[in-house]
Amino acid sequence: MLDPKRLRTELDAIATQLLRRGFKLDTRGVHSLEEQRKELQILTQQLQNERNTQSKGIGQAKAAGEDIKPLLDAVADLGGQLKAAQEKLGKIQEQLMQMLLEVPNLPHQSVPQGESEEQNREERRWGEPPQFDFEATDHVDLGTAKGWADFDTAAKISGSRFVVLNGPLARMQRALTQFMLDMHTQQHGYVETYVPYLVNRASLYGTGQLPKFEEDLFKVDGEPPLYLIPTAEVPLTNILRDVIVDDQDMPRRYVAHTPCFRSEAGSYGQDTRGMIRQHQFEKIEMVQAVRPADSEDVLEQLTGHAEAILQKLGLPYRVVTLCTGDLGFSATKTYDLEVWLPGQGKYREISSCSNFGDFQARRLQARWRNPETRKPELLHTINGSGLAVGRTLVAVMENYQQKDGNIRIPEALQPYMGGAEQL
RNA sequence: GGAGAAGUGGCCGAGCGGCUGAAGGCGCUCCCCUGCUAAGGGAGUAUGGGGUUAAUAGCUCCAUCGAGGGUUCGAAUCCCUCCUUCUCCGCCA
Repeated sequence: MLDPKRLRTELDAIATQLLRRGFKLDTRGVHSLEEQRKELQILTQQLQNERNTQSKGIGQAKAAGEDIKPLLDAVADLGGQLKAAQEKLGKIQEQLMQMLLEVPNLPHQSVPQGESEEQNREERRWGEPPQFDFEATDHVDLGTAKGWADFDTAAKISGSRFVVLNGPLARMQRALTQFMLDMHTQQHGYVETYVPYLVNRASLYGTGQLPKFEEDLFKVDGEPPLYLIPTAEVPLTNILRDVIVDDQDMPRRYVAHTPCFRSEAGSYGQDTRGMIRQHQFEKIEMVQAVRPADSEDVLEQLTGHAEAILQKLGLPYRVVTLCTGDLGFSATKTYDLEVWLPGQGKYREISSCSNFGDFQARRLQARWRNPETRKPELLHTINGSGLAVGRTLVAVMENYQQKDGNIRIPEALQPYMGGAEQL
């Protein structure tokens, strides 16, 4: 959520910045709601003030043994007025809040202008796409040929966009998970965390999935309803909801491995083949809560943590900065890591690392105590995948494939596979 | 699932329908004292919001004692609903 104060005082400047990412802010609507809010809030508070002072007077008069009747008559219709004013104010504030909750974050100045992923800016490449002396196969054919990946059985059990993994491939997914967690906890300073996979609505509001993107989520009926997490970002970031962190406990670094669940509404026909886009997938997520002055540096650092995994696994990739039009709702800046997939002959997203500034923190009321001012201030949140495990599995299969259809195991992963060198 | 108890500031913990935004303690900050350490003395210390303002400075007002309703001129205090935690019983990976 954007700062309501800034929205009030710098409405046009903010609208201009939002236009960069293709969001048209209804400035006239905001302005008129704001005017009404101001008028009603002043009125309401005046009436409350009157009620408070009058009531205090009644209390004192009563204590002094005076006649209260005339005082009671004087406040007779105050209650009705106050109630009416409060109700009106409540409605306006509700409307304002609904509007505010649907306004995306402002893109950082360094984010390139653009409408779609076509305008994303490539920052750097690492590694060379492997050369094969045979025709490269994609992970679906590689996996099904050996019976390691079974999409038909998954379709029977659940439906499309699911997979059953068997034997060595299932084990390699587990190995990748262990490897990534070990890297982040032992080399990068994150605290391994186990979190709920079902979350309440408040948590989803906190990180920005609600109210706008409910159709992307799997909802579990019940009282109250719960939602399957689309990413560990939701539970991890919500650890900090309504918390004031001491300066000495900053920054906070969390890493968790969780399954992620996405309805993939609106992506019909996209990536229907294989494991690229599933309703359920495994992901390692890094979340940091940092001092506001540090967030830009930490985004670079956290992106490096995700890159380190790809480098250790010897997977070629590139880093792109998302353009304004491709930027996620809550992010002010995002780097995507795209891994080379020989089966598709292109780079595909395998990690997304974002700085949210204070956007999530404001929704969450996640704060730290600034030792200089001794006051609580909104902290900044940064997160990134490190990495999407399912897609990493795909990348390893395709980049390490051999002519006979077997798959070599990256050296870094071999200790996690009982020392084996190939599947 | 059944029975009972409880939810107050960073933490612990008092709290009679008005004098309570909230005693007391701990912690923290600043000052004094002390050769160092320990101890001692004094002052300060919730959060969000509105108005005013160049101001995130002052001043002022409002709200908040788990959440939401209600009673009342007035609610931390009374009533209702919900949530959470704890204890006991049942069930269970």
